[in-house]
Amino acid sequence: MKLSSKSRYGLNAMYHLAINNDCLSLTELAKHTNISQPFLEKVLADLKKNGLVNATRGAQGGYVLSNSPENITVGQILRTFEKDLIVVNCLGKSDCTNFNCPSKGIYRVIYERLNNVLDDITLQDMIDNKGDIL
Amino acid sequence: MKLSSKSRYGLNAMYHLAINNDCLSLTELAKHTNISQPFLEKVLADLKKNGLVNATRGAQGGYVLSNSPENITVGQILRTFEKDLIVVNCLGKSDCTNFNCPSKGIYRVIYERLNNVLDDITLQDMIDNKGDIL
DNA sequence: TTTAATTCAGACTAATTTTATCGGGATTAA
DNA sequence: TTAATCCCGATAAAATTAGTCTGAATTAAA
Repeated sequence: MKLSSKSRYGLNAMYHLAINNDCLSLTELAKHTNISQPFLEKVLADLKKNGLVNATRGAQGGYVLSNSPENITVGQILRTFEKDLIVVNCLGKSDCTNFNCPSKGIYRVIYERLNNVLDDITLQDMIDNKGDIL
Repeated sequence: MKLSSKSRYGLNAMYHLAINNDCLSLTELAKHTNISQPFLEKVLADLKKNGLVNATRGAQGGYVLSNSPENITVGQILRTFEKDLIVVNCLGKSDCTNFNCPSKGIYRVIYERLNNVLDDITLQDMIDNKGDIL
């Protein structure tokens, strides 16, 4: 349950897009974040597909945040890469017939609480580095 | 960031040890949980190494909880198997020199809050299935 | 209209982790 | 002594993660 590289890279990329507050090309972002260009490209593709960044092609193109930093949460970013964020496989499946599945209700509670934590922290919080005072 | 099989199996095993409130052999536990005996054995070895169960060898031996269900948390069980529970790799390492590491403080906050959530739920809560009312 | 700078799409590979299985050794109650 | 156990390490298959590479599509600007 360690964060995958994609998740860390995704947070890193979003963070740099936020503090630059401008359109950045893949090349520029790769320099800022020290991530290899080909891999970062896939990370950005995921972020785009998930609606967190917009891209413009062609010369002078690049990536921008689709929203202001205070309206983008860490949870949104992580769910882009960690599709099954701490969900047990049967959660939400009405066809789970596992008699022994312990306390499905508790799994749901864990799931919701963890997501609440992640959705309570925004990109803007990361910029403000609120961690130092909390 | 989906729970690994080991984590689910571990929770399942702990749950069944709790509701049986008795010493159960590997064979018995495997039947109760529908987990293959050889794999469950490794799960129990991890739980034992982490001090969450006690084992007695020899005939009539088996596994018991090392503590009462209200004193064992979901967090303790999950940390047995997910060593790096949502930690970014640099967290806590004083030698992390990544200049671009965004907002380490926020990572620490996320880490602490997630663990707080998991440590706020006990095995007894799973038995009581509090999920249904929360 | 050409060109250079870009994103986009997908195949491919390598490394790592997860998920197991198996066999035999150590321990202990009966 | 014996049968029932836990304990330990080697091994292997499967899945996932991490990363590369090539080329096509798009677009601003010369």
